[in-house]
Amino acid sequence: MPGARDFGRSCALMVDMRPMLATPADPDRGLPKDGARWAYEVKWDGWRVLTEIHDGAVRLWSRSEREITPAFPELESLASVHPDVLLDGEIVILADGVPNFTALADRIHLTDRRRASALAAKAPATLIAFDVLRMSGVDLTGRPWRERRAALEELPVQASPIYEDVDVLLAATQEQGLEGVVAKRRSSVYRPGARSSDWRKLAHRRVQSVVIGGWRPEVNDRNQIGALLIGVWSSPDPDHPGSRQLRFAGRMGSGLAAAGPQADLRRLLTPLKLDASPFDDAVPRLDSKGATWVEPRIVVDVRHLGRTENGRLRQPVFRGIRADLEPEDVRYE
DNA sequence: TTCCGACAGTGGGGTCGCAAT
DNA sequence: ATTGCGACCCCACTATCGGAA
Repeated sequence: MPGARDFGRSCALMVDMRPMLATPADPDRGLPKDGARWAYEVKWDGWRVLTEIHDGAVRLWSRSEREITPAFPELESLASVHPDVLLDGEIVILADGVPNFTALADRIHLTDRRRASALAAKAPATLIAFDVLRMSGVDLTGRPWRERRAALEELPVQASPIYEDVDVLLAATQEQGLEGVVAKRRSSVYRPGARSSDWRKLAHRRVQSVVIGGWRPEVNDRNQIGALLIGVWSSPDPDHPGSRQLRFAGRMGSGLAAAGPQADLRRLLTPLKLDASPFDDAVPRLDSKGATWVEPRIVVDVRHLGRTENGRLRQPVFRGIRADLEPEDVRYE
């Protein structure tokens, strides 16, 4: 272990500060079912952060190696955890016991200490630690996960709980509205900056049928569909189910690049062209820029991570055209 | 030979700051 | 004063390339 005897400030340079990343699991095959070789934990919906605690000071680093310490003054109390330790973990803001990702958005550009403290008082952030990369000047990244996990459990920090039954954890996280599950091979070393198959993630995604109300071309190729403008019918008046309005639910571009959907969507949407937006609520100009409006007749399936407070779908991904559904059938849930 | 990992470029929701309008 | 744009955070998907298996 070269340099392990050096307990000075230069210890920080011994460890690559980029976090190890998980590979997305194939949704059809799921995660490996082997609690003896794999450990399972909750996939926390927050910001990935490396936390360096050294000589009574705390410093936080984002995934892109940007220092974000000033945005989280409430985490300064971690300074007393250990004289020298580098933790990997997730910063979350809990609302009703569940991480609220959008609550973190306020902190993103934060450099002003007083504003940060005000936000911390209103909605404090929590560090959930799940790995130890350095302790007392010793680089632990070459040690197996189980050894690093044992070191983590010696520390007075909130550690992400470990489970042995993946099916139980998948069911529990789904039921509690948590984002998903991460599986980690117990024998695996920590590879900074690498997207390794020793860590695998599976997010609970919902499938929702939506109606196409318009589309926008790709930025560098006007002949390709870059994004669909999607909507869902809602009934403003429950007493008159016949009265319905098409609510804008955001843009969707991921998953459209394949040739099949491109050709099919073009063929279906071309004869439906409209001069004005078919949505009953106002589509923000940022979204409608360059849009071609169409009659809301075509239904597609979207995989997503839930709805935002604005009624838009989070991380929407195109799944396929639903020729079997009428647009009138499209409702939330 | 095939397959995997790394990379870059497309698309998404959201917030903020700055420069052009 | 308003608007557009890029930089950040979190992503999925596609295409490409080079090296490992």
